[in-house]
Amino acid sequence: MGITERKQREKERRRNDIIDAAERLFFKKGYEHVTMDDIAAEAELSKGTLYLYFKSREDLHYAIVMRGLEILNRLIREVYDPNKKGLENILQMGESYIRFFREYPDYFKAIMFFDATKFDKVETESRLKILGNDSPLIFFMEVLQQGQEDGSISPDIPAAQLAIILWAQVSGVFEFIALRGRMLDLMGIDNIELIRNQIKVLLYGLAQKKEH
Amino acid sequence: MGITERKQREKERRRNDIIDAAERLFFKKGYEHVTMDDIAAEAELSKGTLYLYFKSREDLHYAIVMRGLEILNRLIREVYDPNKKGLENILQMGESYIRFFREYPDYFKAIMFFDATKFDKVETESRLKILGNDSPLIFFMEVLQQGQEDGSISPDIPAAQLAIILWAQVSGVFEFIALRGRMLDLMGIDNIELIRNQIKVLLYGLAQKKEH
DNA sequence: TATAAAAACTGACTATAAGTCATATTTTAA
DNA sequence: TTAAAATATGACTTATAGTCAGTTTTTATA
Repeated sequence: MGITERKQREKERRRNDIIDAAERLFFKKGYEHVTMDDIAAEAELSKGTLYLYFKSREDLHYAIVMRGLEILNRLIREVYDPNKKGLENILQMGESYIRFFREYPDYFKAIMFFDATKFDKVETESRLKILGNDSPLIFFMEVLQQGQEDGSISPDIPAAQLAIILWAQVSGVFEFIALRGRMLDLMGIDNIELIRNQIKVLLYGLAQKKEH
Repeated sequence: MGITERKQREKERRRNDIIDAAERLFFKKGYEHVTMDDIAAEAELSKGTLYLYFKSREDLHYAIVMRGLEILNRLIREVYDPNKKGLENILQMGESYIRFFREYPDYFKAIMFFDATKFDKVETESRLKILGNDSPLIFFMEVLQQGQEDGSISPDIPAAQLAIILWAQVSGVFEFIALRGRMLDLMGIDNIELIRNQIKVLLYGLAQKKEH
């Protein structure tokens, strides 16, 4: 008796249809300029129905963030090579991040513009996923740990903290680009060049290496 | 005939009174939970009057951000020592940043929670100040430049880009703390320890230095 | 196949808060 | 003394997120 299963699938599909509709509008018109009524019309459903599937507008936005994080997570994990040293893997992950930024700019913006202060308006279940075992942050931590063990990454700082620092620093630069890209243009600084330079700083730091 | 000047002063004072009122409420109840009517009542003025002095709610929030940036700017500049090397000055500036984070947490949050996507709702004049000559970012740039000239800072990356990278990276970590402090608590990571470790990463990078 | 219960959906309605504007009050200049 | 200018007011307009009583569709049961 597969009726329950079929209904489950249908529910899932409808949920996705709503996310698709929201995504089309958000990506086209920007998060500010899309109302729940717009989304309802685009999804060919009534507004009330949206609230059967999503707790709030933020929850719907967050569903798009989750799609983005899944893509990013996949890109990061698929370049992992257990035969390489930790540092090299981290470098590869940096490349994946850049690729995500270039190839999925809309998802990138969805993640950047999600207002974490409104996390409480997101379904509890979804909230947990971001820190779950398959999150990019956890994977970061594991690879850094390996790097410390194989001697390619400095062991002074606990891997957990290093992972957070890296993640937050990279997010900071991406956010800067997302919000102030116009300013960078005026200064004649190319986005990708800036990101590559950031990776250099991450690896080797600001300090001039002593010659001897 | 000092009437114009007096009126100017009075206007300035009223403007400040409004910012004071908004600040008291924002700092006490959080940005989400304060309405323009609340602020009008706290300032003992009508709501209409607020709009004579501020273009929008965001503009008022931004006025508080400006106060915070001025404090930060002062803290950063007052530790500058022209006799020290660039790298050392950058380190001192890092300490100032930490001090700002500890001593002015409300202003810190005001800056973090200002939504840069809403920059267009801010008075044009105010918008420019943040990139003016006396902004922390410009000062950063100058000190990094000096560090590159005195050989203490790696010359590979143009100072302007280095300044943006540093600024954005540091903001990223502070934002992480502001938004996900709860998560750090759960992981048993102390905020200040995390910031100090970030400074290490900024200076020396992730990579293990080769012994020889 | 008829029917009652459950599930899914609807859209008019409510609540809230930002921003406006015609009017009133206060200050200045002559 | 008074008219013009500057400042202040708060009821009103507008916008939109979220709700809920009622309707339609689907499923289970006799």
